[in-house]
Amino acid sequence: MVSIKDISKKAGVSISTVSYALNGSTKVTDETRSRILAIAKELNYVPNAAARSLKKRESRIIGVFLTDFKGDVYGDLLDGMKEVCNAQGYDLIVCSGKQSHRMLPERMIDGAVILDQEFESKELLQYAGRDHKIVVLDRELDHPNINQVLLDNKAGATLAAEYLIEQGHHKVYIVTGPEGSFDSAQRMKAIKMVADRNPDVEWIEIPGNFKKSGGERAAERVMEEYSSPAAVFCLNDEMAIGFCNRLADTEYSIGEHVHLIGFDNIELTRYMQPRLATINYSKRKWGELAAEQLIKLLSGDEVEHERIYVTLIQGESVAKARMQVNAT
Amino acid sequence: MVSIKDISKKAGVSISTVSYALNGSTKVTDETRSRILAIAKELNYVPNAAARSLKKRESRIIGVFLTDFKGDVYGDLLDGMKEVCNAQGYDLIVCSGKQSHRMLPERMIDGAVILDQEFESKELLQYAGRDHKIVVLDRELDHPNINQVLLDNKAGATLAAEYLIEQGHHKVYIVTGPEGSFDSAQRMKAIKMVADRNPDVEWIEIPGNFKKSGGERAAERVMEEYSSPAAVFCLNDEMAIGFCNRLADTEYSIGEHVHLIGFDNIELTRYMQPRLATINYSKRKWGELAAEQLIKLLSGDEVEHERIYVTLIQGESVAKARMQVNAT
DNA sequence: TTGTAAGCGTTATCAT
DNA sequence: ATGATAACGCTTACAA
Repeated sequence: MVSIKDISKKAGVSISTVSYALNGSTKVTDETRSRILAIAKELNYVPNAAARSLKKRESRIIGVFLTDFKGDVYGDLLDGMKEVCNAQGYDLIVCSGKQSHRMLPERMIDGAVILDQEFESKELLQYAGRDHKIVVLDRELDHPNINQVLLDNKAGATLAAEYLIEQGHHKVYIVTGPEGSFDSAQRMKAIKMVADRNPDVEWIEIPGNFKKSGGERAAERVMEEYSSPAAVFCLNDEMAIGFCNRLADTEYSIGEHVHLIGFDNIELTRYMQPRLATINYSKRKWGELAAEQLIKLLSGDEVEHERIYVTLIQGESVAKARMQVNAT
Repeated sequence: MVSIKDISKKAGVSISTVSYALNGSTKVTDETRSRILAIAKELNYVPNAAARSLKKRESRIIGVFLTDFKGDVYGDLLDGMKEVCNAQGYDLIVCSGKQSHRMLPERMIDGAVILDQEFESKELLQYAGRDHKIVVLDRELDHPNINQVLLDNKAGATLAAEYLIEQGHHKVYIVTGPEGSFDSAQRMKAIKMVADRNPDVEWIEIPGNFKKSGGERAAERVMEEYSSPAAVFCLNDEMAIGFCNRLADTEYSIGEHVHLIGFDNIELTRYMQPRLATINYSKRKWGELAAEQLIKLLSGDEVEHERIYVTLIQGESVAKARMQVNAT
């Protein structure tokens, strides 16, 4: 490994001069600077990140923590984050799993963005308490070192629920997320408000898990109880896909016997037959905003919590309620 | 930030004793160890990664470089890598974009796995020359510090091409990857061999890009030239999806006018109507193997290049060729 | 068993 | 404009 020491020797100057030259300080002659730069290049000098981090007490790296590396939601979100980070001279790294949590307290990264239910709030508050900067995308957490950039879950769930009602449906199944999910809880809260305003509609809650398997199980239950067309609001698209999937080889069809709406507008939904109705939001903007907020925190700026707005996407998976259609 | 110095003060011992105690050395009394451990816990001590890396000249972090964070192929692959890394005491981070390349030469990571055509071979060879360890998944590169874990592209392309022929097709379009893609070139080579053995079949190459847009454009061309049923081999699934998509609102249908096969068996294909025929391989195993090989390299072990085997997945997107069917 | 001290590669203060 | 030097937090020979 070639260090500034090697350069200083070859150039016949002190290491501090080398450091100044390399960092573009004005304290050094143009002539010596260019000589040093030439030697650095010749020796293939690359600064050592550990040494620099140790001294400067920052790494210029931001970490984002995900539950796993699957999941269709993340692509645009991460690209958005990366773009903002890079523009501000930060690098972005993606981590997953409990093992990698240490990156934050060990100061391998300057700050963290959290989109991982399994990363416990208690732990996050602990880190925040030790002055680590954090942006959470999946919970409410109150601490000066923590900023929230949350989806407008309530607006989304309200849009979806009211859409089903407008289409004339009177029996609505709700397939929830896993226990402890903030997003699920928020969406449920909004649905309950809609339900209160629409007592003539029958609302049935089915516990889910935000994965395909949850949608599949929900489909089985809905088919078992089937008597007439019903609406189903899967609280995320992935479960809606599982739902469709389970229904595919039965005599029941989406948009006819079962009217289905999801949440997230993940890419896959565009390729479903029929097109899944769902709730949309800009994943890229979500990522961009998260990165911006974190960088502001790191710079010591004041930050307010942010909200990501949502819209309804109509699809043929939800049709107007008509006369009863029996499964054939 | 609390350091071993703070602990040593509070415990009334030297910093080296603290270090030994913290690292479980036998050179220290059980009594002092437990006393030190207690104090460390009390003070919320967390070792500083930069300092440790600087001293030990390793970070115990492995980086994987992807073209972007989208892409359905990566989920299982990354999970496989993570599992192996964690089991061996390494952490995995995911990076994307030219900016983050520096992580390798700056020694923020101990080694790299490359799945990014845009990461130039020249640059990789340079790093390898400076003793950095690398595993490539997307090219052939000969250097003692570089190991290859490649798909068996030739077997896959041969399986697909021969499958189309077996089904009685006599006109086969090939939609390629972008220029410079190793995978695409390998697959084409194998197809040319099959073509040579089957001169009665008409083979037509359409330049693609491994993205949906490439498949869409290919679909337009195929429809323009349409006279009778034809087979299409998209050299990856994503283009096949684009192809289907473009055909969806026309009178042409997959499995009837156009017989389509892809490559990769990404999750989305399972939800297509009709089910896409494709080439399958274990993405998880690919990731596991890549991580294993890199860790071996880092340990100074000898490593041979590895190959990931593939299988054919049949789907209704390819049917037997029958009498001519005209688009209606 | 514990302490002293050197050193990892930087940055940055203070002299010169 | 340049150099000597301390410091960042840790590991590890070597000394006691």
